Amino acid sequence: MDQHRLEKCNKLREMGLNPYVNSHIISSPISDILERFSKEDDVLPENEEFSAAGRILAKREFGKTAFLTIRDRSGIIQVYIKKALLSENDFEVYTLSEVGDFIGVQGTLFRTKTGELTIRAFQYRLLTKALRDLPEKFHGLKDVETRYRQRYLDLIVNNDVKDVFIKRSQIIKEIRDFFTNHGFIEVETPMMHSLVGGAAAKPFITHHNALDMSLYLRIAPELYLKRLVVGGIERVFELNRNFRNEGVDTKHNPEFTMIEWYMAYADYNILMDMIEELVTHLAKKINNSEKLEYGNLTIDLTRPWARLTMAQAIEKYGNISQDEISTYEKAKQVAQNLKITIDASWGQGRIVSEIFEAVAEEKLINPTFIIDYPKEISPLSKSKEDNPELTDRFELFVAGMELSNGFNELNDPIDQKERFQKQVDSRNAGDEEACMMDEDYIRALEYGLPPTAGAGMGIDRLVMLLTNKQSIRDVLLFPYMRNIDTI
RNA sequence: GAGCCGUUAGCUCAGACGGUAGAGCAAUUGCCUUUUAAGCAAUGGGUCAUUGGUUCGAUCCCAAUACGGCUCACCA
Repeated sequence: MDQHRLEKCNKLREMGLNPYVNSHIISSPISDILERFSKEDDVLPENEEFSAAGRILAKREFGKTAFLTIRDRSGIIQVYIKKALLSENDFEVYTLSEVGDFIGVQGTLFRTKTGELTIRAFQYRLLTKALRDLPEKFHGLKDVETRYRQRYLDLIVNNDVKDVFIKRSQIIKEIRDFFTNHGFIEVETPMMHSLVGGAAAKPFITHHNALDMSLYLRIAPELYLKRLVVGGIERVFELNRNFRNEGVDTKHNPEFTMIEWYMAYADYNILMDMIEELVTHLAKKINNSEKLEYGNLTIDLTRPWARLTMAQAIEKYGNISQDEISTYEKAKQVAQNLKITIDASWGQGRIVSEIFEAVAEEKLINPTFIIDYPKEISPLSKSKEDNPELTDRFELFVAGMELSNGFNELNDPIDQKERFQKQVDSRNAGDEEACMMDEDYIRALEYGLPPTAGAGMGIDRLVMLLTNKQSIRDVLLFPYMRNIDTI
């Protein structure tokens, strides 16, 4: 807290004024005034008074006059203060207000000699006193730690930050509209699970006191959403948070937002088509282009997008033939040549996927669907009819980043139970990311899940792409930060 | 979890063979009736992240810690 501000605050109180007024209703935002008189030769009404309220961003004083810049949610306008035009009391209040405070003014309009539309204040009210100085007006707030920890300051001072979050809001609205228009129902399923499932990740663990039981923050909503398809909600989506107890970096935050959707009587090819349609629609809506500038990359979203099997991608980007990874021993040899550390529990499928990640993933700049994932790493996907070791599954990569994952849903309860059992075995062998046996989910499948395809898409990463941000922290209002003791 | 780098005034940044620091903006006080990074003058403001060590003396060298950034690992 700044002493000089506190003193001014106290002076206002001594004058009998509340530095934190209970109410100040404003009928129209600043943008209304700006739009009504947008042209320099618009005639300004001499006797009509206009009101505006906002935070003082700048103050330029000249003895008995001053110019203030104030901002509300809609825009910025200049206010002209002249001692002779205000009551003695209002001018005194003006002298006690400073950059950062919220004020309300009323007065007539005029243009300065540079043509700037300005309110000539006849009434001046201080609405909220700020007790801390704002960061510097010209350089703004650059320190990334402060920007993330005190996002409110970042938003006050750095204008483009708000734009990112406005875009994020638009993107999410468009996604909801897209699925709703395709006949999908939005639902909310539990965030606290008694079993870990639906993805491979370490969970956060919490405890329910009254019931004296451990609960896990969900790592994915998948198994609940498919129960809903069993129940007849054949097109369903959830757009909400997942929690994974993993590392933090520019592409990972412990809590992140995903959309998952499930569609009966569709298959993974249809989902890939939907994703192409959705993402190109978003790019046009948000950026008015099917080309994205992302860092020093240009990403071309023009349809159709490339679709490669995992083996084809390894061949194309790693120059490793499909024969070279066709058996466990051969694949192991290739992986060793690539200096991949192989765990004894891995089968051929896992090794091949590691090879893919090593040689191809980061090279997938334009959107590319990788299909035919190994069954070994796809415990919830349907096997391919012509090759039971592979699954009807895709992942979408853009700018070297995994954006989406989808597949034909395994709906054979007997097969699913066997795959869960394998997960349980891995878990007992020490794999903290393996799923648990979910007997109720098996029971649901026993009642019958129609042929269904489902997918998930990372909303934060999608927003990163569409707003040209290289760190997930720049698209999260309050990214995860370590606790600090002192303020 | 590992490696490298960083942490100096409210903000943005300088700086010092090791002899306890400076600018601009912000603030305070003057002057100023059309400025817009307003101007001019003066003033105040710092445990140089924290804790140890080396030294006559450390903000500077060394170590540890905290927090952050980048890279790596982890993230089917």
